[in-house]
Amino acid sequence: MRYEKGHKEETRQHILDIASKQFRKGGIEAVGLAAVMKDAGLTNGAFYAHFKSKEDLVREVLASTFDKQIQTFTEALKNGFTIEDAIREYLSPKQRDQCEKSCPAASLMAEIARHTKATRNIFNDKVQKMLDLFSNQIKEGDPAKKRRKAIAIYAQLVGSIQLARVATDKEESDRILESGIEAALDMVTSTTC
Amino acid sequence: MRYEKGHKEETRQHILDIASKQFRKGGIEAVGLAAVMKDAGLTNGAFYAHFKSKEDLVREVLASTFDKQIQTFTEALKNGFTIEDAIREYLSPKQRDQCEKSCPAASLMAEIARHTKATRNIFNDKVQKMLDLFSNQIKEGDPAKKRRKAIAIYAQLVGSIQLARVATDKEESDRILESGIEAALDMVTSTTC
DNA sequence: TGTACATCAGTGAACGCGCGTTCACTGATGTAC
DNA sequence: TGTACATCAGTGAACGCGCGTTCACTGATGTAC
Repeated sequence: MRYEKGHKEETRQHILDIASKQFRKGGIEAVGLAAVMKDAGLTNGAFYAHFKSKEDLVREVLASTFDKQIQTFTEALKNGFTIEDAIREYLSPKQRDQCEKSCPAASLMAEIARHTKATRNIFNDKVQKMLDLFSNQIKEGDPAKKRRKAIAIYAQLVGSIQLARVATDKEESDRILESGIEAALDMVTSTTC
Repeated sequence: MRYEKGHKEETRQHILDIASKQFRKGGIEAVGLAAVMKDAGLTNGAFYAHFKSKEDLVREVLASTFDKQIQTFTEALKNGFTIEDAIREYLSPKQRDQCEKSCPAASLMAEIARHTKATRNIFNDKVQKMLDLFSNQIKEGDPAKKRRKAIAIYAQLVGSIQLARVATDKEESDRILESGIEAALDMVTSTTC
């Protein structure tokens, strides 16, 4: 073989990583395959040796990016990381300023809502897994209530970071993050209803 | 004159309305000017008699669409409509299913975060006005706290409707809406912190 | 051992297409003399 | 009153460009005999 074993799979993963970052930073529609492949150090044509189409890439990117996020979060929880920590990290200035390294839902959810059902199914499946981790960390309430809290917290995080990213005033943006943290933390601990 | 007085302004408003709906439904990037103009009953070339560029159109669309939303909301508040009503309407199945008629922030915020500062300034300016209306309706807390609540509620609404739109399962989508309503209503009335 | 062929990740030019934008033109009306 | 010109909203073909996708080809290695 011209390349060592596992080389193609490595290349595939590399393309996925590059595409994941570019999509989160620039949006799926706005990012072209030529730009992804160039950044990956390959030419146009090689793309189709790894993926069937751009939509196929999108699905694989969503699955792998969320899987990594879920895995990282799961590991962190084992090491004493709490949901409160997760909220504070999710809505940190660092996450706001580095779209390409942060949650794909925040950057891409509205766009994915316009994609095919197959793509949305993958997205939803991963979000559900994320919500499982969230609701397991919530102490107050019956299981259904915990899940509703988990959903609301997730929506709060996504909505807040989007608002913070669109803000042009640094202080206002910071205030949005803090408002989101405050509200999300309240949801974790509240015993209302 | 070939056309009666005010005709051009009418046409302009018509293009704005069409573009507003198409953008909210399909996203800004994905919607082409040719499609907008065709829907408006005009040809390509006429566009530039009304707008300097697509980005100019985007700004005008954002400003006018938010202005209408703000005006409608202001009028409703005068007639006894409450913030609780607004929350329930914002997260209604009807709003979820009719992107093209609902809040531009929900459909376009993530995309606009990638636009120029000039465009984001317009968006932020209108969001601030919306938040003013929200925070005026909140009873509990000092002014700063009211504003933080208003921001968090808005983020909750936007995040929830996006999540509900991406969901492929109808029941799960409805559950997301209800979770969002519950959380947002809690924020209005809570006295914590 | 040497030679002929198979494999296959990647190359790079080309495809049709739709994009945002430009521009010479149309044609109905208003105005000047 | 008739005629020549100005106005201007809108037409529609064309521009260069980048998109997603296709495909004949390359060239280093492995395999068969």
